[in-house]
Amino acid sequence: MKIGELARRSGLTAHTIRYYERIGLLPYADRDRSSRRDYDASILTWIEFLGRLKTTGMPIRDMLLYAELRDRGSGTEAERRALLERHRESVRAHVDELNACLLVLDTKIGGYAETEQRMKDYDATLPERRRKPVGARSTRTR
Amino acid sequence: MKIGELARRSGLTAHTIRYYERIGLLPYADRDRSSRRDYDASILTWIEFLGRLKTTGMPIRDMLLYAELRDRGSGTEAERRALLERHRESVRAHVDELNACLLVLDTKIGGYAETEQRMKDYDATLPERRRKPVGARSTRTR
DNA sequence: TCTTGACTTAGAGCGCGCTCAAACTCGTAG
DNA sequence: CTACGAGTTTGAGCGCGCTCTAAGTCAAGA
Repeated sequence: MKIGELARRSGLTAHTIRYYERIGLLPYADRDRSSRRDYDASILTWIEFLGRLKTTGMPIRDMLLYAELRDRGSGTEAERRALLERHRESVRAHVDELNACLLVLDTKIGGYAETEQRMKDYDATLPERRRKPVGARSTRTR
Repeated sequence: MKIGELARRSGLTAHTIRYYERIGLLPYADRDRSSRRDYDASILTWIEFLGRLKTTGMPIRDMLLYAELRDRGSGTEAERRALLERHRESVRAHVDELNACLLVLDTKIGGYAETEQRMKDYDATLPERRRKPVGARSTRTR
């Protein structure tokens, strides 16, 4: 698979794929005889996983650390696991924080809802003027 | 309250507070006769709210939009509410995404746990060599 | 043969959100 | 009186994660 297809299939741009390779987040890809990158479909699994780390806010430098451990292969499992576990905890903490913020947001939005309700209540006390357009006996009442 | 104290109480740095004022996220603060910012405690509420927006990933440009609506005062409530509701939805979506990633992370970590378990099982089949240090009859057994 | 377009490289540039530096002014304690 | 510490301004610089440019190579189709 060429870089263009990988881009399409991974959701990254070709630019980003090259950038990731440059910094070591993706392995140095095999090239065909005209120096073009030729990918195996298995790279998609790795990119997808990197995407999850990214989504969950892991900085690239930590992904790099993980990638390096992975490259070093067996004997690094405990360290990789520890890294992921630390990350998992930070994600959990962040989710909790977000949920707390959501509550505040709900309250705030509720406040605006009340304001709007008060406005409606107030509107409801207004004289006919505001209701005029609704008018009965209009020739356009269907 | 001077900027130093506000910094301490808000968790922002004085630099950041000035920066926020410069870009319009914080109102132009009253100055004392020697041009120093003098804050009312009420600013803390606003800073805290901005913090929640920030925590939940709202870009500064959107906070600015909200801040401007707020400055314009009444008549902008519906728009402010809509802005917060849109944001709330995006936060909820993000939380869902994070939770999905957490599941993947759990699986991945579980994979490492199994590897380690297999290693332990393997270790358990090893001859005494590995158990030696536990040895009874040691002179140092208290 | 010529053109097209997908690819290559090294390196510059960008948007974001700060963060800091330089040079200055004050008010107060010793 | 002087030294200190906390403040002021404008503007430059930084770390992150891309994103794009320029100039070139190559293979396949008209």
